[in-house]
Amino acid sequence: MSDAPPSLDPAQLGAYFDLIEVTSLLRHAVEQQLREAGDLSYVQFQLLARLGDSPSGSHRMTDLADGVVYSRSGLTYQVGLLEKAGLVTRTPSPDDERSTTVTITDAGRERLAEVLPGHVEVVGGLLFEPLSREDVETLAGLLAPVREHMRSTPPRSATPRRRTTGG
Amino acid sequence: MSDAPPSLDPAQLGAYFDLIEVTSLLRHAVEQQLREAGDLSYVQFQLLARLGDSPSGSHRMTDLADGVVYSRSGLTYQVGLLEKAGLVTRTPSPDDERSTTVTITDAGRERLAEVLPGHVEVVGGLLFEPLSREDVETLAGLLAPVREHMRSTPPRSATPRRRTTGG
DNA sequence: TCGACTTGCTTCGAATTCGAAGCAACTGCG
DNA sequence: CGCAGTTGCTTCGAATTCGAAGCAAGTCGA
Repeated sequence: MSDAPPSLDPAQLGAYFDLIEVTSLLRHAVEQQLREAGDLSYVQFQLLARLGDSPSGSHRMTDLADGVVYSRSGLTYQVGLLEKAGLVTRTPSPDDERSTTVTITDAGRERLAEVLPGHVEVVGGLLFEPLSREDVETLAGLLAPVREHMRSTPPRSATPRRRTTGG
Repeated sequence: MSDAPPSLDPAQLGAYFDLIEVTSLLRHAVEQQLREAGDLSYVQFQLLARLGDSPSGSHRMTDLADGVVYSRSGLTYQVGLLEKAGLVTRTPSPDDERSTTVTITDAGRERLAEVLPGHVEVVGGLLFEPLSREDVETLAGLLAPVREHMRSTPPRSATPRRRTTGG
């Protein structure tokens, strides 16, 4: 015994639950909009957006996967779909023969442009509607260090040892 | 031509991206911990937690689905797994013959107790580590109204009409 | 009471997801 | 050069997800 009660503060719990619920609801809404406006899944949209944002319009597979927090195999699948739809191309990297460079096509940019206004509208209407400009800046200021912290924390070292011999 | 650029502020974009990335990373980490500690998926854990939190230890299917932001059919599947594992029971509701009441069992509570400390540890270590107590309260204060707003906003009315008549 | 509509859950099929395993290309060290 | 280990991507199988369709029970108005 003697372990401190393992629960989080009420404020922490509230923040945690709200975070989960807010992003779940937001994700659902966004997914629906993307599906209707341009027949894209959220992942596909994220990939296109990331590629469109890049100066060269291209990224390596692994960087894409890390960027959107996605499994390698899942990425292969989704990029395959995007390629089949003509929205991206896959070319072997000149440097590393095993590396694949994914590049957004003009059609991809067009599609992105088609869905983007609606996307922005949904995010603005759902997430930012109840927040003042100042609130948004505060929120961004809170989340940025968390993101950095998570990025720099190894995925599983956080579970050092769990045993509840309990008896 | 002529349409105002539909993008969000830099601050909004940053907050939005960070929100997505933070929750994605958090979810992955939590899922891994739950899998290792008690062979539960995140949804299953959320369901057990919600049931365990309830005074009666039970909820209707629909309320559970709404609570965790999940599809009805997916819930049927997951509750089926939980039932097969002996962590919950399903009984027809006395009032509404068509309603199913899901109740957590003692084994369910035990399992919940097994994974909870590790869960709290992961969430605390990843999400709250870089945040002061004050930060957490601020965050909770920002997210709560957003959650309320999202709850009260009908899922699809936000997409009044998607058409880019464009020409 | 009857009939249309709604509500609550499940079944079904298709799509998506992940991790493990496999394969090819690189890197380091002798 | 040649071998062990790493890295990058894909293939594979199993599990999970969703929406549509189906079915039973409940509700409302005439």
